[in-house]
Amino acid sequence: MFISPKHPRPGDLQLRILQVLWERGEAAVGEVHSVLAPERHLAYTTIATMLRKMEGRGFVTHREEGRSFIYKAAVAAEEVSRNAGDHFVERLFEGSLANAVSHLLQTREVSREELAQIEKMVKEAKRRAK
Amino acid sequence: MFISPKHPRPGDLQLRILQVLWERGEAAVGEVHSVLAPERHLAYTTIATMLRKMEGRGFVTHREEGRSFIYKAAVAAEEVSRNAGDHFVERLFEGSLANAVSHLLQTREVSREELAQIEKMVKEAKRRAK
DNA sequence: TGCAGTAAACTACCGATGTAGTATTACTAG
DNA sequence: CTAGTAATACTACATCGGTAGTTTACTGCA
Repeated sequence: MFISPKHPRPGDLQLRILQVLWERGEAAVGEVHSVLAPERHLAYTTIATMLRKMEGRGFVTHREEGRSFIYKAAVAAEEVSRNAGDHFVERLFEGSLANAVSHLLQTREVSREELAQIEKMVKEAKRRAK
Repeated sequence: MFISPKHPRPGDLQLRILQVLWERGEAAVGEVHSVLAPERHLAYTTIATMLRKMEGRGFVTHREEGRSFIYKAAVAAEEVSRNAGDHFVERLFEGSLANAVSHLLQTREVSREELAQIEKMVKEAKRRAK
């Protein structure tokens, strides 16, 4: 029985691992390791351990292919980022998306293209909410 | 020597405590506790311990007033939420604010008022970025 | 003077994340 | 068939956030 947690909130490394799995669909430990090796100088065993722990938490599942374990994400990228977004907006801005966006816009450099993109999105959301 | 960390990232409870301190300027342990008691059923000692740990991390400072410790936030609300925002956008959306906002808009219910507010903010940001 | 209450210090514990060394297993080449 | 290698399993440990019990110290009242 694969119980994926109701509110998956992986840590930083766990998220990076999940991102690799989302990208490729599935991957062996060594694959994940070689993708992550350049950015973090982690041991192979660290990745293996993390994956095993993540399986315990229901973040991933594995199947065996010969001697190798092929891991696959068991939670959707959507779900994880939605939870993270909820958590972010909730805990810092009392649930007000407007405040959150406002803060993001004010504290970061935003390119004109990004602003245009966001504008378009707001329009679309408006249409959708009609 | 008050070393406030370069990138303060308090946990959930720590953030709530900071929010209380930001609100009131400063507060004794008992005050923080009574504010937080309704929402979390935490022991007084938990708050005291947290505050002591937070002082170790440079999140708060204290002065003694008679027998009481009066705590004060040592990091700005701005700074904390900026860091949280950066981290959020960075780790989930590869640094793309547009993607982050897009995701937030799509996965949450947004009221018309909020949309209008956001629109205004985008316009202002545009003007500012001119 | 002594006792009660309160504040804080100290200590301990749990679970999660992150890290890696060591042991085991099993495939593979000679 | 045996030694080496590659993969996983097991184990351990550090840190951090969160939680709270126990102890100590001080204040104020009876």
